[in-house]
Amino acid sequence: MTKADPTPETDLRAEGVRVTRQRLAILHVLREASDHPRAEDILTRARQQDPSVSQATVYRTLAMLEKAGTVQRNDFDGAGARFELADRQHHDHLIDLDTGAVVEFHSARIEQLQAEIAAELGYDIEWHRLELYCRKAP
Amino acid sequence: MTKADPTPETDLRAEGVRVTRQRLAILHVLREASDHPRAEDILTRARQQDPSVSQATVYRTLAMLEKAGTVQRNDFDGAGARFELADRQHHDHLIDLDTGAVVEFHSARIEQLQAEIAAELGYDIEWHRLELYCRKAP
DNA sequence: AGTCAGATGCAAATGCTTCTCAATCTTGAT
DNA sequence: ATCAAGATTGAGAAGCATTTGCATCTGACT
Repeated sequence: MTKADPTPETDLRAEGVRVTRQRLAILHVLREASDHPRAEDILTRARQQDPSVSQATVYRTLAMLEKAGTVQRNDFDGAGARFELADRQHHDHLIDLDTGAVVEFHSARIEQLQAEIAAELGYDIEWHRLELYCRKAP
Repeated sequence: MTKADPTPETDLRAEGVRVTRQRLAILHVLREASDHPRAEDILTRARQQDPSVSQATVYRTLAMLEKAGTVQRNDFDGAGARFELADRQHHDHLIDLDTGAVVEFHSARIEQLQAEIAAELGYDIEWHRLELYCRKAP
């Protein structure tokens, strides 16, 4: 029989790679995460589900998923990348400088302006990154 | 007598730090640079003016200048930071994915939209980063 | 000139990420 | 179910860019 599962391992099969315990654990962590965990956090959480997961595998899997477009890598603060699933609609980030919290937002108007600017310079945007580093307004 | 010099060592004096040969060389490199050099490039170029400059000093000086707001650090590709003087007007970057070239641009409208978005979320923008990763339009 | 905290060079040390390789699984076929 | 073959993994070594410890210089003020 076939699981009516929405995505967990379906993602992997779609990639044409093997469905391993470790990869499922990592994918699970990413699905559960509401924050933007670092590789280290992902390792810790994945090990709760499968203690055998190693650091190397976390990095290998994240790299694989990133290349596949399933995961997005962010370099907010320069002290280690932070990851998130890229399944939802594209969005940008607002980073709270005091708490490190990350708020997602999206602005069609900004995206449009970006495209116009690139076009004027003779370019097509492949992807972009917009990050607002903020503090709570008084 | 006092030099009528515009900025080279004036910058340093303003910081209240010592004016050293090495710092002047690094500052000179940054002034001359039209690209966005990496620490390694800065070291190489600075050594043309003063062979005694060391890697450690380049990093230390860049960190100091960054903290002072004189230099801006960019992490475009994740493979090493790229630096530029922060004296001119604020601008964002368009990175050519094929050549690595960096084009600077500025959009008051985008900045305004950013501020509005942050405000709606209850934040004040401390600084932001907007990078467009592009390829030449056909 | 003399003094001394700040600055530098060198090399060792970090911290994150990637790679090496033998051992172990997943998968498609039997 | 069982197998073979190749993909995948764990552990640790290796890489890189960047930082740091420390003994030695040197800029700046007296």
